[in-house]
Amino acid sequence: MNIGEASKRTGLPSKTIRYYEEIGLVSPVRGENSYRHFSDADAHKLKFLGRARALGFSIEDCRNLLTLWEDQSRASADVRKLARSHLAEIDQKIVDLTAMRNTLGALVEACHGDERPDCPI
Amino acid sequence: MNIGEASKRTGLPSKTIRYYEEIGLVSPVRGENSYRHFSDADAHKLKFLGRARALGFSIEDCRNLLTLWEDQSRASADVRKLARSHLAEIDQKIVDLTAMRNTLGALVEACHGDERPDCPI
DNA sequence: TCTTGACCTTCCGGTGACTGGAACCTTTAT
DNA sequence: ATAAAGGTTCCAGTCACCGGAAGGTCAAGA
Repeated sequence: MNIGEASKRTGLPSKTIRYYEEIGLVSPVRGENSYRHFSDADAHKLKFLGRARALGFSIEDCRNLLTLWEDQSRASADVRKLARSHLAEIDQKIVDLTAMRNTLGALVEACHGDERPDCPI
Repeated sequence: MNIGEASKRTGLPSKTIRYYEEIGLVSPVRGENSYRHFSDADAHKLKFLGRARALGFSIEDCRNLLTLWEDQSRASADVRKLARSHLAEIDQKIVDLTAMRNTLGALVEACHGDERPDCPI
């Protein structure tokens, strides 16, 4: 698919996709016309990038995670160590999000939509 | 407390804290010496900012959420609408993170740390 | 008291991750 | 054939910081 279609499928702006190519996160092949051609695997990677970035992972984190996924001939021990640290990071994020969810949820519950300005914190 | 202490307590670099003051996210008072003085409430806000930013919320999201918390004389209906949309956003993030957690967890499980290079995806 | 070192201040320039726009080429539809 | 839509590169700008310079402030020790 061309960049427009890739953009549509992944939700990422074309600009961002071009940037991700520039810094080596994806490597779409080029056609005769010099148009980028994205495989389904490319689209998958881009979608992952979109989600991971929205969750606050750094570009380098993303690069690592993608490599983790792709690298077929890897040293298991190292991979595991890296993966574990990412897992811990993810778990912490989930904890934090859950806490936020609860606090915000309580706020929504407490201020039940009427016009009284006496909602508790 | 001074900025150094605030930095230590919140985990945010002093530079970042000064920047957050510049864009109006916190408003520490100034002493005679022109030093910033942070209250516990300020520190709390900063800590929240740190966590929320790490979870991929935009500065504007953070500004909204902080206002949500602080604004005593608010129009409940509007607040609720905003809070709800944030809740939805948070829930989506949790879903995404959980999915990532599962995938990455599976990878760690599968490649159980020995040197065999035959780990499945 | 004086000094030393840690901490604070502002200011200025740079970086990473995009974003917008100009200028131009290619494909598709009418 | 022409127009619209979508692609390309390149260059400049923005946002959210970060690093460093130049200098003021404060607590501790000789």
